[in-house]
Amino acid sequence: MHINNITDFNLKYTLESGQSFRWNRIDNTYYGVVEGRIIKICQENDTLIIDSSRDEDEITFTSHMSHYLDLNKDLAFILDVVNVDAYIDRAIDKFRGMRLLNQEIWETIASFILSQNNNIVRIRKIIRTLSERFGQKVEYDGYVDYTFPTPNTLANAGIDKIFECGTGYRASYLWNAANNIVNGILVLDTLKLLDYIDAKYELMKLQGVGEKVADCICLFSLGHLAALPIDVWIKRIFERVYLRKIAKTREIQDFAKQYFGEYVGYAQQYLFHYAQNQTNWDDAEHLALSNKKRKI
DNA sequence: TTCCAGGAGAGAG
DNA sequence: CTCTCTCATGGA
Repeated sequence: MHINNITDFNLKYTLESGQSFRWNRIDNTYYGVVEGRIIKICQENDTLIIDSSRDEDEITFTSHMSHYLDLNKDLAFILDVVNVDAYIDRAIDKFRGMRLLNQEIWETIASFILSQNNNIVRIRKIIRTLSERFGQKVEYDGYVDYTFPTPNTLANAGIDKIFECGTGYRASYLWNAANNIVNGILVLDTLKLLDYIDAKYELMKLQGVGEKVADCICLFSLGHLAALPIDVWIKRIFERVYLRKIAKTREIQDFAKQYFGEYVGYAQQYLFHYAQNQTNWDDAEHLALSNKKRKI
């Protein structure tokens, strides 16, 4: 299947931006598991070539993948809204085309429970191990992977078996989350209908889910673009570049929301990735003061 | 050896 | 409410 004439989309930036842990690149082609089947994606300029290990209706498949990759949104407009100073302008210029995925809710909840106090390489490894042990094997085009285990499977597996996959102390958090879904304490279909704030606080009822993880789930799965996950990097950016002082999470949230607006989640994604290559903080401060559109 | 990784919970004050 | 300490694990 082909999606032609795509604009403002970069597959590499989108799939390698720390929001999904399930994609593997072989040459210029990405393989991953989405909703139980292997998806193979390759970008050639303004065309996406997408294949599935499953035989599926082309129109439905195209629609599904467009939603997953967030292609239905007007990214140029969103980036224009958040592009309020010379600093984020550079971030946007460098990573233009990076989009926020709309990932499966349960896998996203589980993945970001596992992400706390952890690094991306290890998170990927743990998720791979969990899937190998408790998921189902899927294969396509010589690529082998495993579906992400269902809440029911993990609930039945027990904490010890989850722990054996290398989750560390997060095993009980994951097991509890699985049980809450199996027991109907957390209803995923209902969660999807809630607005950002309600969804965030519903998620925070889970053990091991605080503000940051809840915001990741809201942003990378539920499409709430006002969500702002504050990790060490985002905190550092706002303290050093924008606020110029040590600040609490609440203070950063309030400032960022009024400064970048309703699409602050997109702003965050670009700043996060730009900052990781950014070493000159003095220069960053200077650029941030060059407001293009607003005065704070 | 110590520190850190897309943090959160428990306990003390 | 805020501050601190701790929680597995592996790579730097």
